[in-house]
Amino acid sequence: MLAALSFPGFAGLPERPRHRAIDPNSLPKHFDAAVAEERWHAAWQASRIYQYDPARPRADTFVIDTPPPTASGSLHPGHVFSYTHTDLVARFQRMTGKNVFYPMGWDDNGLPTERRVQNYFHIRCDPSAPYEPDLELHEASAKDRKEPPRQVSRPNFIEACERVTREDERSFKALWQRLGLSIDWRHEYQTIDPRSRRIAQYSFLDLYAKGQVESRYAPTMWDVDFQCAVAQAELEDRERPGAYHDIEFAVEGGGALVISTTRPELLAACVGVTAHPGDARYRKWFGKRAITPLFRVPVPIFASEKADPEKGTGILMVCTFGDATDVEWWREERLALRQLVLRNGRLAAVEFGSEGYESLDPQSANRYYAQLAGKNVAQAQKIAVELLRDPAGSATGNGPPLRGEPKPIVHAVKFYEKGDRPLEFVPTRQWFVRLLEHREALLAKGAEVQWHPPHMYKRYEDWTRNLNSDWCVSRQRYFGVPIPVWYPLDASGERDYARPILPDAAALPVDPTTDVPRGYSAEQREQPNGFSAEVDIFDTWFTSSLTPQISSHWGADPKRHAALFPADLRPQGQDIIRTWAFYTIAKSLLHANSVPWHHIAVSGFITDPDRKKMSKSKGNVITPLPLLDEYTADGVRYWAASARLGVDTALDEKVFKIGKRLVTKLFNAGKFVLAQEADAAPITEELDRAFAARLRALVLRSTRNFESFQHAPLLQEVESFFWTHFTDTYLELAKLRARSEDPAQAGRASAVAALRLGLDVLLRLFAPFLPFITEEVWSWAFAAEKEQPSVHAAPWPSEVDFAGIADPAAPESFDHAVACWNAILKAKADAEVGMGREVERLAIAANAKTLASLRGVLLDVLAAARCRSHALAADESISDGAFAIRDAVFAERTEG
RNA sequence: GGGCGCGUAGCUCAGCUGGUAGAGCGCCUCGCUUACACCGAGGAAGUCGGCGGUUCGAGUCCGUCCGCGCCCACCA
Repeated sequence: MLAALSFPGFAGLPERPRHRAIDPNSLPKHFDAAVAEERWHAAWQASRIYQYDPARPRADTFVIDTPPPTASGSLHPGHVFSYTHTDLVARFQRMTGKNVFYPMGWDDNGLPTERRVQNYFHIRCDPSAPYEPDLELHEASAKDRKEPPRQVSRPNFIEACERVTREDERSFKALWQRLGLSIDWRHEYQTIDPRSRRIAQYSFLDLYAKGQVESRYAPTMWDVDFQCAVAQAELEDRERPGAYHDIEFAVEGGGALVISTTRPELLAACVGVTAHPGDARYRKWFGKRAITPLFRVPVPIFASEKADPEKGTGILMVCTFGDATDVEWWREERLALRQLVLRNGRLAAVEFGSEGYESLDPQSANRYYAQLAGKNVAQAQKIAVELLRDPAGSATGNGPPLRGEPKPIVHAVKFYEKGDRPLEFVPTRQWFVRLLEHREALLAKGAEVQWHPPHMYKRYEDWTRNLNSDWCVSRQRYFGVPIPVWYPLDASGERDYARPILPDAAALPVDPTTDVPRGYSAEQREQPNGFSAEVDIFDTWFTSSLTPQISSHWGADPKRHAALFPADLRPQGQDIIRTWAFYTIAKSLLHANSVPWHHIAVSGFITDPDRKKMSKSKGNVITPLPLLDEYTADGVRYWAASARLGVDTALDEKVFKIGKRLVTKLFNAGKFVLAQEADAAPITEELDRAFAARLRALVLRSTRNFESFQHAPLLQEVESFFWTHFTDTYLELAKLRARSEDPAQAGRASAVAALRLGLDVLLRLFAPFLPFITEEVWSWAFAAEKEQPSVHAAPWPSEVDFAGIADPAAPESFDHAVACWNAILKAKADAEVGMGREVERLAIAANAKTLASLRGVLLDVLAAARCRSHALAADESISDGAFAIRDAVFAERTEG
């Protein structure tokens, strides 16, 4: 590829340091990105340039806490977008000499994977089923799907999950590699792998020892389809149609009141009635008991500040449990518990007249309730409304308990973000991490982190301030990290929840359903006086909130942990500030009273061209692979890099096109510059020095921008410089001098040196953004010349590159050269002659000051404009820096 | 209802600490000038969302309103 001497006139010169030219004919006419991408990917993997060196000190290290993508999610342009942002920083830091730690993990445990596996194989997990070692699963056919899903054991189910996630991870990895992410693949992990399991369980042991995690039996937000507890962070409000139902209650001792409810199906679960203490309409009833219609249950009437006199009728029924406020009233007023909604979302079979279900007319109550028992909430609501139309059900004798018709409304209802039916509050035993009592510390630690852009901290702050419950970390699922706990069983086989048995840290990871706690034998499992395993698993965030510690091998390798924790940078999406960022900060606070990282860079999300957020649920997601095919990896990265952090960005193919065009331009400019040959000599000519001075200023600004995570303005500036100061101007102005075949041309070597400096520095400035094309051009000459095979291991441009280059004699000479040249081109355009047409003669008019600073660059301007002769005319009426072209005479068009 | 962000040429966006509007794409005109026609030169195009205010001067600061997006809260 290195053609030794392409200019025969120089062949006999003695040995001197030379800028060797390449033979442009040895390069393809057009840049073939697909070939280059494959070649450089292979070269990078074979080299060690992306590898973290544990021997180097912490101060030289830059640690990235890479987001582990949800492996079972589909490839999304948003991935390409935000992961490119991270790679920009990684590549920049590496070029500044940092020892970059850039791992990749896969978040494979959790509900998304389970759902995908259930659908793909058409199976369900039955924890009681025995393991089938030879079970072969295959993708379910349409015919299979007509049958009920196959029940498989928990280990079989987990195997199926692992199989599917392995495949998903392969496609993600292929995408990352295609994009050119400079990941050190030796640090790949899965949140379900043994190391992550160990660290998650180790975290639990540490929290337990510190008294920060405990199990509680309490009403918990519950998804009735997944039959699983849900944390506050996973809630989502959805607008749903509903209706106010006005229902008349009797008051014990005489009187009637009408409550308004959207959940008439919970009437049987009513345990109280409340109104605002200042509400004159109801003040007289406080302390008495109300009698529910249909079921004739007496319930206390009490005053509560939380009741809003403006809403409904101002008085409402408290049920176990209609919503979060019901839970508060139930606790504060020590109301009865009548839990009717079961874990599966159906109403329990209960007997009025029995303990806890007193009724003034049990027989009638049971007759009504019989129609509701076993029904799901939606069905029960319809039936309840009909029952309430029965005058015989009235508690007062005033006719049907339902007063008037239901009044339709639209209201927000809490859903599990991945769920299909509204959440219910169901009393269950769950593990909680204490967070509420650490609110102030969480705010302080969050503020210690530098947020990019800064206003993203506000989201964290709002979330933390509004936190209303501790973190429920137990999940009634299968594919995840087991909670490492057993419970002793007493003589009657009851679990003693107060004295859980924890494993030794050295034994981790454990699966309590198969491992046996110390001091017990396997035969004692589920036996009286034996032990019983916790079957729940952790919330997936419990593990992924430990990604910095997973990478640092916390608890296993103290030296490595000290070197990698806390990390420098957490890149992530704005949608998971309340989960991933929040929980990670919480874990680092509770475990180490530390921040998990010093910086957090929050990317915006991707919208479709109609400005709608691109998301799976909206069905407007496109796969990024065709974009890579069409616009090249560098072109796609260009699009991602041109968006500032935190800014939502439209998927606009025009921007990809610009990126691809830039790649082509770099290819061609590189080809031209490196085809020029000359002695290696200092940069001496005025124009060359003026260009170098401009370039130097660009370098200094670029470094500042990158250090403050401002990659988008940086790219814009470098690109604009490349185009307007390099290819369109300097390169054209210096071209003839650089190509001069006269060995005595003193400026030739200076021009070639400056062109090479320009290309060299610009390649390095572009390298984080466009790793493939920059590496390609770098490889043609600089790799050998600088004995640095990869531009990505080359130093980030700095003052060093400009050492020994004198400042231009006139600070404005570069601008004046360009302005004068453009003025001549404009004269040609006005005369409608081609830009290449020779100029017989012309007069350049400008004020004396401008003409003076043009002097040093005049010959280059005249050569570029193809002027054979010229005159200078001082004209003080022309403003500084402007030129007028007069008396231009153009040569006749010549052939050839 | 609260918070955050945004509203600049047809489109996508840039405009730092206030000083008389910028880029690319698209459009129109011209040009094959041996790095590049995946190019170059030139041109048309904006009352910087509206209204007030501060200032000698505001896209840039303050207030207010309108529109868009996102987050949170509303669940009787």
